[in-house]
Amino acid sequence: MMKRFAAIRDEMLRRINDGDWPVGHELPTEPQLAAEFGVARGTVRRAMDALSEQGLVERRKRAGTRVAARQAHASRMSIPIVRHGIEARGDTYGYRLLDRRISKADTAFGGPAGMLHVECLHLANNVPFQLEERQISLDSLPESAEADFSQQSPNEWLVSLIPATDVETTLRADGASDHVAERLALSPGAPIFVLERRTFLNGEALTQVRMSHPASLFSITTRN
Amino acid sequence: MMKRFAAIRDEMLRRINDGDWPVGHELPTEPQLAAEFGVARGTVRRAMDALSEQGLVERRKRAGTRVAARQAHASRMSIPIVRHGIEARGDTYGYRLLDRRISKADTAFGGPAGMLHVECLHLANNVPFQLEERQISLDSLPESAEADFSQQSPNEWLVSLIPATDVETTLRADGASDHVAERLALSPGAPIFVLERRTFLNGEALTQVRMSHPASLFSITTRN
DNA sequence: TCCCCTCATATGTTTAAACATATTTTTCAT
DNA sequence: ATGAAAAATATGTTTAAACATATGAGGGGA
Repeated sequence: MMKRFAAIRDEMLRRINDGDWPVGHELPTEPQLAAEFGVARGTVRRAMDALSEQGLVERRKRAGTRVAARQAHASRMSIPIVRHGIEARGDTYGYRLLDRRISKADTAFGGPAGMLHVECLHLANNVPFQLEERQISLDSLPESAEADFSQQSPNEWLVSLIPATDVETTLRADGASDHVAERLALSPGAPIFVLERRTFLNGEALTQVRMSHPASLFSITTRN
Repeated sequence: MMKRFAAIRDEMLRRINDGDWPVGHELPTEPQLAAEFGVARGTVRRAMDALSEQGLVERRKRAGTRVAARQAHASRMSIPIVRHGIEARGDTYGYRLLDRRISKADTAFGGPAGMLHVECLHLANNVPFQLEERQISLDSLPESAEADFSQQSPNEWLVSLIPATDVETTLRADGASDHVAERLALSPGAPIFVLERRTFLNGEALTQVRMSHPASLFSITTRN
């Protein structure tokens, strides 16, 4: 037995898709729809919240609800921890710490205590899969200076205690620099998939990372 | 004045992040939390729904709610219609239809009526920005055979009437093939960012598209 | 005509109560 | 001890009612 709010959501979805409610159309108010479907206002509201969440309608107090112009394809993207992703495919995971050093405050990212730079390599079946170049703010995470990254990657270490409030992720393609090419055993200029992430806690920078993958070994797929 | 459900959500978030509620920990029941925070069960429930939506907790009837192991970074990604993206940056949008042909059923994608293949180029400031290679199922969308794609891209034409229920999107990097390199005015092997999307209505294939961009011109950024 | 104030109203938040549903736990017969 | 039936219980859905809040609409004065 389908939940009533789901049935109402789907019926409204149908009206939008079939053009009964074209883009820009103002839908009936919540009390009107509640009367039409014979349910309480709260049930209609839950259905409308789902459509609003999906970006199909726009709601404003007093102004009502209108069918939104779909101007973007939105979907939920999931980026697994690199070790889990590799093991989930049945491959053997390998890890190597390449470099670790501390620099005094230099860039815009981070504060006066300086940054911890860590560079490490994740391998799948002994083939380089991801080069992780990470910077950690020693102002926000001073305990990272004591952490031993020779066995556990900063990625996993951070996830276990990360109190992030804001995360900014950028996906892009690039040609491998000489440095990256050497680390990933590619020729310079070879296509790589780059994932950059910056993490903040209440506006304060915690860590930023660039993860570079050989293009042939990496892709992201989302459904819905 | 912060909404109460938001304050409760943030307090629970804090308990998870600070380790008061470690991974695997079973949280108090809704009535218990309602009593603790001095609100109705529905308000606690709304806060917990938000955490559940975010994947921070897992809920099961009768079994209760526990802190989930964060095994992936999930975030919402938005891919704008290419023309809007270009115009939003203040650049001049250009469009050219390169090829259009119909093939009888050949691939796994599509049905017996065959496929419409459309190839077109999107330009930003007269520089090739995206090569769109699209296939449309003539079984599901026979009216596409009549559409004139010389002025409007299939992308935009489809968005205006798309009743999709399922969308699968793949992001990857690649080296430009000879064909793509020529279309995008790159040298063969140059890094490109590829976006592939397949769209279904109730399990029936509607359209699939490969969108290739020069790596230097394209990236996707998400916040949260 | 134009601007500001007031009022109306659609959405947003919260409460309380009842019932549904999926599982776990307990009971009890074998 | 074992397994099936019964009870217990945490989450899930729905209702109804009250109040909060943003903002569109209309009226009045300069």
